[in-house]
Amino acid sequence: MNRDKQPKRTTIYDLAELAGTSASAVSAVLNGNWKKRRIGSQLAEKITRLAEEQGYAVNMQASLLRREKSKIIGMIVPKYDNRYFGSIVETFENMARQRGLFPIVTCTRRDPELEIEAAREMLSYQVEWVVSTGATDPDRVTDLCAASGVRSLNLDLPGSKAPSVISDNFAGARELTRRVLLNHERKLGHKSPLLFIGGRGSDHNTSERVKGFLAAHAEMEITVHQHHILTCGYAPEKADDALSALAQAEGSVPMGMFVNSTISLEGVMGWIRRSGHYSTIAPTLGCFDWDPFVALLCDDIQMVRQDVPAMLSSVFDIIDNGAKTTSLIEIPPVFVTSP
Amino acid sequence: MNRDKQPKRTTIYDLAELAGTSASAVSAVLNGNWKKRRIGSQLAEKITRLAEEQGYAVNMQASLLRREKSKIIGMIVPKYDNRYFGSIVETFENMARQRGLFPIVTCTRRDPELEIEAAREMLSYQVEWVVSTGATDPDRVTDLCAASGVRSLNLDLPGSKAPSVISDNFAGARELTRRVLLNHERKLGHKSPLLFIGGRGSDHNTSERVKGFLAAHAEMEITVHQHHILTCGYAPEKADDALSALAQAEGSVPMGMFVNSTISLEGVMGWIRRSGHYSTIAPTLGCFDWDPFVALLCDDIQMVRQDVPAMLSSVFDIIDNGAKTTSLIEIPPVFVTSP
DNA sequence: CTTTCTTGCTCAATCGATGGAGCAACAATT
DNA sequence: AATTGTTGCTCCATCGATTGAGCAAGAAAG
Repeated sequence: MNRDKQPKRTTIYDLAELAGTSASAVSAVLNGNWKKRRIGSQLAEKITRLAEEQGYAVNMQASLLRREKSKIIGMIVPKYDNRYFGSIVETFENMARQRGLFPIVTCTRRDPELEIEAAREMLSYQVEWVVSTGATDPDRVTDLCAASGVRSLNLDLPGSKAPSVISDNFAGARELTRRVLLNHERKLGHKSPLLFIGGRGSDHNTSERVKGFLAAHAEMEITVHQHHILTCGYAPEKADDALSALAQAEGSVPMGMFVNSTISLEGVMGWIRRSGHYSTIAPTLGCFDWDPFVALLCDDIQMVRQDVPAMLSSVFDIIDNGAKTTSLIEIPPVFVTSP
Repeated sequence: MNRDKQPKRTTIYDLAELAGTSASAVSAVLNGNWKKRRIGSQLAEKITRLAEEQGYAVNMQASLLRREKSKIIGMIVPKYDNRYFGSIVETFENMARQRGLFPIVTCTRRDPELEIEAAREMLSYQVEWVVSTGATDPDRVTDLCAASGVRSLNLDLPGSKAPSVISDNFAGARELTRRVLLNHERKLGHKSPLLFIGGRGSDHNTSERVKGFLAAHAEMEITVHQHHILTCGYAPEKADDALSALAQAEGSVPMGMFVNSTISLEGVMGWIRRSGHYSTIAPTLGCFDWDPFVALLCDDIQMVRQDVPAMLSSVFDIIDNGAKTTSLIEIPPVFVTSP
């Protein structure tokens, strides 16, 4: 039925000609306000039918140029290589669509330059909001957006210039540490400190988690060695290298660890397996993040799952209803295994 | 320096006024063809400086409306909940950016209606290409795109109306099955067939993998029971339920399995753990897909990793150089563990 | 001193959709 | 018969960037 060779896409002008009417009538019908524009229902039906037949799709570029609001919402995200960010993106897309917004997501691989580049590109597309997820330098993104009058907010890692929604890292880490310490004591028959590994010492989440880690130790009157806080970065190899170096330096191997993310856990598990030091007794582990296979396959591990649905509800609540730029919303994470 | 309250974004007209020149001069300078347009270098510098100062960002909607090419490339993807699709998206974004294309990715949760909806939305944004990844009904997407003169291609699951890039499912599955069967024989002391679980019987990949699975059995002269091919769908619960039902019906439990994806593997592992039937001897497993934690934590498993970089190189080769609409490119997957 | 080039810019149409303003035609009211 | 209202449209400016065409001023050539 349709023209097979369509060198150009169908426009409202094409439809207007086919229907023997004007472009504005077509426009009015196709975006649903034909009653307000007093278009007759017969003409409306005819236009709708023709649009269907011709496979018409509105040219958003033209439409958005004319409109005042773009209804585009952008998100930058560090990686797609773990369940946490994966579920953030999936939930974000769903909730945006539910609100009639068009989500644009881009992955910036923890590279501050790429973050800025991506934000700039989103501004060009006239986004109405930018959500910076786990951004290395969220305030720079906020500044850039503010200069164009675009609102932004931070997710996962907080900034100081836009509202931020994050996990309650301190409380989560303290509780996680407490549980792992109890496990550990049960296993060893005596109290013993854990090793903290993964994350960047400079980022807010890691430093809060370290505080929670230390607080839990203090509450149980266990002393932690300063050099057992290894905030070596997020990449698996970094955790692996840090553990090798530590084992080398100390001549012994940690028996209990607080691992700061699943991505660091990959490195930790790789090292555990290769090191050969754990054949008689498995280490007691805790991980600030969740992965289904780890939950299924690993016995001596406690995990917390960051509450992605609650976090994104909070994000969209701010988008729908506003919030003070300085507000910091902390969402309690969920404990996956029983205490 | 900048105006703090910027009710509207800066346009080339604002810059033209500030520079005491015309909008076309500004446009020429800012998109780099000012030499062709014979704009003096002093004026060019002045405009560049002003644009910087004002935090100018081009309005893509306006720019794209005027241009002939949008440089936008769309991808639809089923889920972000596994490493395979995660790495597809990440690689896709990188390679698109390298070519100066703007990637738009959207997740359609294996829902055919959402796939079409998303494709339609992408067409509105004037995408030049649509890549359908793991689409339930790729030909419908292709038809929709073709009606607007937009090229498309299929990734992961093939279609008949656009070029398709997929894994070599038959060869991969045959080799995987062969390895698992050898493992299994070594362990049991005698030959024994495997169970096939996961995926949709109606999809091309699953049916090719079943063929490879059967071929490997045939080569080793092992008989497979027809009702041991459980193509129950991809969701973890489905695999779990199918195994429960089978165990119930047969009064016994499979000791070797070919699992069709990591997402099905989640269900399989959950069932294995809960069933209590594997306390004395662990099942021998193979998985057509890869996950780092499974590789690290599970001993008796063989995995194949689909070659995402090669697949996407192929995709962009088609985008850069074209291909016949009927072409089907099969990329050999990579074996992660040694045979 | 005229003609021809070159340089450095500006003008105005254009892309497709939108919506305020306005214009016929007819109906209803005074 | 004249006024007012209603219905069903169309006209046209507009959004911001791009680009072919063209115009002045000065330099070079004849």
